[in-house]
Parts: sequence; C-alpha cells; structure tokens
Amino acid sequence: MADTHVRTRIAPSPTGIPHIGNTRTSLFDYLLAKKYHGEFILRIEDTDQERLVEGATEKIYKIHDLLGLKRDEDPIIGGDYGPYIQTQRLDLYQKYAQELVNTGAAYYCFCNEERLKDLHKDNQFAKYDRHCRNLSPEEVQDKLDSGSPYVIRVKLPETGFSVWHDLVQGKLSLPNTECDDKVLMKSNGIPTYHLASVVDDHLMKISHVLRGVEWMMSTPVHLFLYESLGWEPPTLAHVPLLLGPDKSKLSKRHGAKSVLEYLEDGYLPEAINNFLFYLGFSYKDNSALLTLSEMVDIFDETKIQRQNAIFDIQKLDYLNSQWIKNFSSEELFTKLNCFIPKEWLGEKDKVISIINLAKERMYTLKDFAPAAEYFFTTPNVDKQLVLEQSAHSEDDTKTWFQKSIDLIQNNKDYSSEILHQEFAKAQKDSGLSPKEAFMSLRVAVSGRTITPPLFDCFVILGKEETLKRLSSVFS
RNA sequence: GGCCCCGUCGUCUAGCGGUUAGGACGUCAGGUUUUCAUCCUGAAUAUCGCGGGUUCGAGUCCCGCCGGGGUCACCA
Repeated sequence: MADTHVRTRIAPSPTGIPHIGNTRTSLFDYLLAKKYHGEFILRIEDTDQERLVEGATEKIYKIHDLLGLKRDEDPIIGGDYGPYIQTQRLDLYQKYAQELVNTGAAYYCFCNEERLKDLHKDNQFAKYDRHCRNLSPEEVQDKLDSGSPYVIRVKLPETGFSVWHDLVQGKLSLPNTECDDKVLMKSNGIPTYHLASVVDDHLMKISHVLRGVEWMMSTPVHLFLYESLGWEPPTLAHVPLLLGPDKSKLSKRHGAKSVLEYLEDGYLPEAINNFLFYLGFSYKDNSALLTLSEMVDIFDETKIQRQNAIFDIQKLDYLNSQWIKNFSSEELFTKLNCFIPKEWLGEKDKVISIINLAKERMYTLKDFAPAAEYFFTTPNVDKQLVLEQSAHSEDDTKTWFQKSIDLIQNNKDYSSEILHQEFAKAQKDSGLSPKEAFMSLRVAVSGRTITPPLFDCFVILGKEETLKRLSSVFS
C-alpha cells in the first residue's frame, strides 16, 4: 500500500438524504484517504433520474461540510478527473459499454419488462434467464435496426469464483453463478451503478473503494468489468451496517435520521464524528474525545469490525455532553446561536455566565434554553411549592424571606461567595434547615426545584431582580 | 429459498491456546453538595449463541446446528 497513492471516494445518490449510517461510511473514507495523505473525493451518482429528490445534493454537501469532511475533489470545487456528476459523463459510459459489447464481455438484451416480470412469477428470487445472451450477431443487428429498445448486460462467466482480499472482510470467494447478468446500460442510455462506478473509479484513479456491505454480493460483476476492460481493480473494503436499537437495518423507513437532523437536535459535529468513529472501531476505552485529525492518526482500516453495530444514542449523548464541557463558554455561545431566542443574543455577557453554570448540565445544545429561560422571563412562582420546600408555616417562611431580603439589601457586596457566607450565617439563626432555607428561596426565584447553585443564580439575576422575585412571593 | 458475512456484559468493544474474560457508555449504591448536574469511589451484569470435536488446556483452532444481517431491480 505504501507505493500506491490513496484516493477514496464517497458516491452518494441524490435520491434522498443520506442517513447517519451512510455518513459513517463517508467518515471512514475520509479517514482512510487522509491517513495516507491522499485525496477524498465526492461524486454524485445521479444515474437514477426517476427517483431524484430535489435538494438532496445540496444536503449531501452540507452534511460533509458541517462535519468537516473536506473534499479534495467534488462537483463544486472540481478536480483533474471531472466532471464529478455522472449524468455529465454519459458519453464515457456509452463508450465503455460499447467496448464491452465488442469484446464479448457484455451483450444487448431486448427483453421487455413483461417478460422480465414473468421470470419472477414462480420464483421471486429468479435470476435473469440469459435469454438474449446467445443471440446471433444477425439477430442483434436486426433488432437494433428495427429500433427495438434494449439494455446492455454483463456476460458474466457461468462458472468459477470471484476471489479478492477485502480490507475489512478478509479473503472472500463468491461464486459467479450467484450474480446474474446485471444490466449495465439502461434502455434510456443511462448506465447503472455497476458500470458507472467502475468506469469512474478507474478514470478518477480511485485506489480504495470503501463502501457498505450491501455491495459485497455484486462485487463479482465489478471485478469482471475491471478485468474485461483491462483495468487494475481498486482495493476493496466493505464496511458493516449500522443497525437500529431493534437490530434492524437503519433506514429511513425506521426513522433513521440524517446528520442534519442530529445537528438540529443539538448534537455537535465533533461528537457525531467521534461517536461514528467508535461504532465498529476500537481505540483505548472508546471514551476519549477525539478530533478529526486525531482520528486520522488512529484510524486503521484493517481493524474495522465485521459485525454490524447498533446505534446507541446514549453513547452519543455522553460524547456530546463531554464535548460541550470541553468547549469554552465563549465558543458555546456561538454554537448556541440558533438554539436560543434572538432576544437573548443581545445580552451576551449574561448568556455566557449562564452557560458557565449550565454547560455541565447539558447533553445537547437544545438543553440550554429551557434551563436558562427563567433568567430572562419572570417565572410563575407557586407559593404552595415555596411553603412545601420550607416545610414551615407561612409566617415563619415569610420571616425568613424578609431576613433574606434585608440581607441582600444591606450587603454592599453582591457576589456569590459573599452571599454564600452571609446566608449560611443567617440560615443558622433562622430555625430552618439548610435545605429548607435554600430550597424555598430557589423556588421563589426560579419557580423550580432544580437550578444551578442558588447564589450564582442570584448574581446572574442581579440584585434588583432577585429582590423583586423574593418579595413578590408573599405580596 | 440460494449465496455471502457476522455471533464476548443491555450497547460499543479488548482478547489473537493457559486472564479472577478487561475497559467505556448505560444501570445501581455511596461520597462531595442548599437542589440538579459535574466530579470521585464502589457494585451488579457475559456459563464468551448452542452442540460436538482437536488439545494437558479453547472465547480463541475444526465441524455441525441455531440466531442475526446482507444480497438476489432497466435502485443505488
């Protein structure tokens, strides 16, 4: 491997938004390329024109951009081997399809849809019966002349095995009989994946094809194509799938989300990369926070697990919370931008001090706003709840509150530390236990029983607002 | 159904003939604490899918079975 220049590609079809499992493959492709100082290429495989989804291509770019999976060549930035969109390369596929027909590695097939359907009538797993495989040149020419629609199919050997060494699966040996004569060129003149990807991978000098295991069974076709065209096949690596919690294949039908949705849910790109990296891979105890470039150093394509991995959101949550703690509050402020009300953005200092308190309580960026809300809006305070927390009579509680108000008013210092000291003293004389004393104040000031440390909250609220909230409980 | 891949705690995994089968997340308990969280400590959870071999000795090698997944389109 040391003497080959590594070039990997991710070749999504814009028939939908890639789900997170597909994106993991992108990550691995990126890491593989960068580990060997090679190129990571993105190619759009839009050969299925009927199922194109508008905007999918843009979303594909966006996912890679947001995760920092920088491409060296793609349809936008271009490159020496473009175009990078398959429908712009149609003449190329046509040329090689013709060559394959000429050398006897492929043949014209005139079977219509109905006949093909009939083949599956008795057996849903029936393969193409190779009806047109042995048409005489004259017959073919006749049909061509008469304008019959046709496809071009591979003329796969009827016996033998395809053998290759797969970087992650090890040595594989698949019987050729298991693949039928797949369509290479559709009747509309657009190639199928099998032809297009082989042609492009070769022309784009892709050294390693790292893709999902769902492609494993059609690899004999691809290998045959390389051989027939006289090309050296790339190194192959088939990576396992990501499964849902119910062990079923991650799919849109089962609500498999795209990276874009996880980002919207408040997960950080760093955490997503980190999480994806650990699924099916092992490094130390799989809990270290790793940057993309650290992953590049650690990544080892031969150590990718062969078994399917189940997507475990709890691990993502953990990694996300750790990454949140890892960022400074200033950085978090920027990242929080679209997760908080616009009005808050003007009060940057205040938001940052809240972030200081909130960040060790957050799993996702979405957790911030609900936790910070009462700093900006006066909460509804339930007097009963205050009393419940104080566990004393209304009169006693009122007295304690008055004492607290006085204490704040008479103290020239208004820092968390000083307040803590003073209130600790006052509490001792109050007849209330620490819990009773402080919890009742907490509820009075926030409307809730769970908040960051009380006096930090006092400080952020400000003296005036704190007094206002404290005195309004019993007014 | 044919073919192919896979099978160690709930999850991600370490393990590459001799280990008390280790770690992380999660879970539970305790500590810190005015609440929550963080942080720290500890615990439970795997007869290594099952059954046969090979071997002095197997999670590790072989065979069979079972289970899971993938694939069998003019979709990728």
